[in-house]
Amino acid sequence: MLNETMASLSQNCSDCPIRHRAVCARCDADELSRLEEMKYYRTFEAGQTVIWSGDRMDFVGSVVSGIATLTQAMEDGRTQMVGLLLPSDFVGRPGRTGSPYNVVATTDLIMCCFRKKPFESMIERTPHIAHRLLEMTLDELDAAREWMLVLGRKTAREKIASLLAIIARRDAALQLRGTTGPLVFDLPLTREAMADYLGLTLETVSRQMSALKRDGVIELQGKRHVTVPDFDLLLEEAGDDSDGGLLV
Amino acid sequence: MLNETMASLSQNCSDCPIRHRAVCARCDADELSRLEEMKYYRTFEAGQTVIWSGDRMDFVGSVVSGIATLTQAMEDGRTQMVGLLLPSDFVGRPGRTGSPYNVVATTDLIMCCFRKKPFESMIERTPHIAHRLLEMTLDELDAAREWMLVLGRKTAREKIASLLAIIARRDAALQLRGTTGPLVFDLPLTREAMADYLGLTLETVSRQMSALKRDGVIELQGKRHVTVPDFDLLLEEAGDDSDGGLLV
DNA sequence: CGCGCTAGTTGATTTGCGTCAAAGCCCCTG
DNA sequence: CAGGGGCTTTGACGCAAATCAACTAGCGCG
Repeated sequence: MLNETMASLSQNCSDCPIRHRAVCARCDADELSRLEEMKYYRTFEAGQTVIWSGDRMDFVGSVVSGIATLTQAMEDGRTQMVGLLLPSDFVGRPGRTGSPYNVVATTDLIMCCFRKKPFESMIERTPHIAHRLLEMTLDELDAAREWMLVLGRKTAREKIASLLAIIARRDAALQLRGTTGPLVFDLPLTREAMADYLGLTLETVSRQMSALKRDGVIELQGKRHVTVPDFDLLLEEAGDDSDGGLLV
Repeated sequence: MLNETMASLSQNCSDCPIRHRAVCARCDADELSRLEEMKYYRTFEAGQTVIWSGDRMDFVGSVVSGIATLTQAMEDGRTQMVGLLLPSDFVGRPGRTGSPYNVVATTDLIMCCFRKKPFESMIERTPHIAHRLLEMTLDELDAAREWMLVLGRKTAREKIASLLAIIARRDAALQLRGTTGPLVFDLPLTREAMADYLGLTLETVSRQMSALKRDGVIELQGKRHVTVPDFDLLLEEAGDDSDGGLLV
C-alpha cells in the first residue's frame, strides 16, 4: 500500500513546471510548451474562499502549495467536507460550468490555473492527458466511496483514528519513509475542520483525541503536533482491515 | 434538474446494441463493429454475488437489465453500500485488476461485458469513448460526494426522504414525466438494503418510513409500492435546497 | 502587563438512533 | 388449509454522540 502511495505521488513530476501529475507533460515537449503559455497563478490567503458553490467557474487548476477543502453545505448551516486538496491535486471539471462545492483555502494557497476553454481543447488533442485525468478521477471516486464507509458505519473513535491514519500515511509517503517506527506529523486541520470531515461535532473530536491520547494510541505536543508510536495499533483502532486508501 | 437527468439518461443510445452510454458508438461505425465482436453477456440471479471485493477482475461491463449494488464491508460485518448499478451503468476499472467492492445482484441481472485487455486498447484508440468515460466518472464522483453530505450530516428522517427523492426522480425521468403531480414507484430495495445505503439500521428505516407515512409525506401500498403526493414536500423533508443530484 | 480573542478542552444533560425482543404480514409449499 | 420462513413493523430500553455551558491555553496587541 505504501509503495502504491509513493508510486502515485511520484507521478508528480518534480521538474515539470506545471507541477501536476495530471498535466505533467514530460513525455511530450510540444504539449509542455503549449501548457506553459496557457498557465497563470492565483494566490489566496488562509480562510479565503476560492470558489463558492454554484459560482461560474471558468478555469481549472491544481494546487501548487497550501491546503484547501471542498465542502458542501445545507442551508441551515450544517456542512460536510467532501475532499481535501493538497499540493498536486486538481480542481475543476472540464465540461461543467458551475462548481457544486465551496472551495476554501485553509492555509495560504498558490494555485496554478488554466482557462477552461483552451484546457479542454488541449485535452481533446492529447489523449495521454485525458487518460491520466480519468485515472485520477477514478482514484478520487474510490477514496470518496471509502469515506462513505467511514461516515456511515464507523464510531467516533474509529473515525478519528481513520483520519489520523490517512494523514500519517500521506505524510510518511511524502517524506519517502515507511510506516514502521513512530510517525510524527502536524495536523493540517482545526478540530472543527476535522469534525466537518468526519460528520461529528468539534467537541466529540476533542474528546476522542483526548481518549486516544489517554490510551497511548497517539501522543500530543500542543494541539496540532502528533506522534503515532505504533501505526498498526492506530489502524486497528480505525477498524481497518484493508490498509485504507488515499483519501486524496 | 429534471431536464439534466433526462439528458443524461438519453445519452444511452436506445438503438445501439451495446446499450451503454459510455461505449455507445453510434457516431463511429468502425468502433461499433469492433465492439460487437468483443462483447459477451453474463447473467446472474437475484442475490448472487457478481464480484467479491479483492477478486481479480478481468472484465468490464455495463448493466443491461436488473439492479446491482456496490458495497464495502468491515471484517466485523458492518457494511456500507457505496453505489447502485442500474441499467446502463458501468462497472469495472480500466487499469486496475482487483475490485475494491462487493458487487451483488439484487434482482435478476444481465450484464454486457468486455474482456479488459481489448477494451483498454480500444479506449486508447478511441478518445471519444475515453472522454465519455471521464464524464461518467465525474458524475459518479459528484454523486458520491453528495451522498457524503447525506451520510455525515442528515438525520434518519432526512436520509430516508433523500433516498426516496432520488429514486422518485430517477423513476420520473425514466418515464419521461416531470416531478409535478403525484409520483408512484416501486422501491427496488429491501429495508435492509436501504439501511446499508443510508448508514442506518433496518429498524430505523422502518420506523422513519412509518413516520413519513403517518405525516402524509408518502403513502404506502404494501411494502414496496410508494406514492409521493407532493414532491416538493418530500424535498423539504430531505433538507434539500439544491434539488439533489443523480445518485447514479 | 493586562486585555481580548480564538481554538481547544472538559463537564452535565439530553436525545436520536441502535439493540434486543416479540409479533405481524405475506408468499410458498406440502 | 396449516405450517414455515423471509421480510417488516412495533415496542422497550440503553448508549453514543449532540447540545449547552463553563473554563483553559495560547497569542497578539495596545
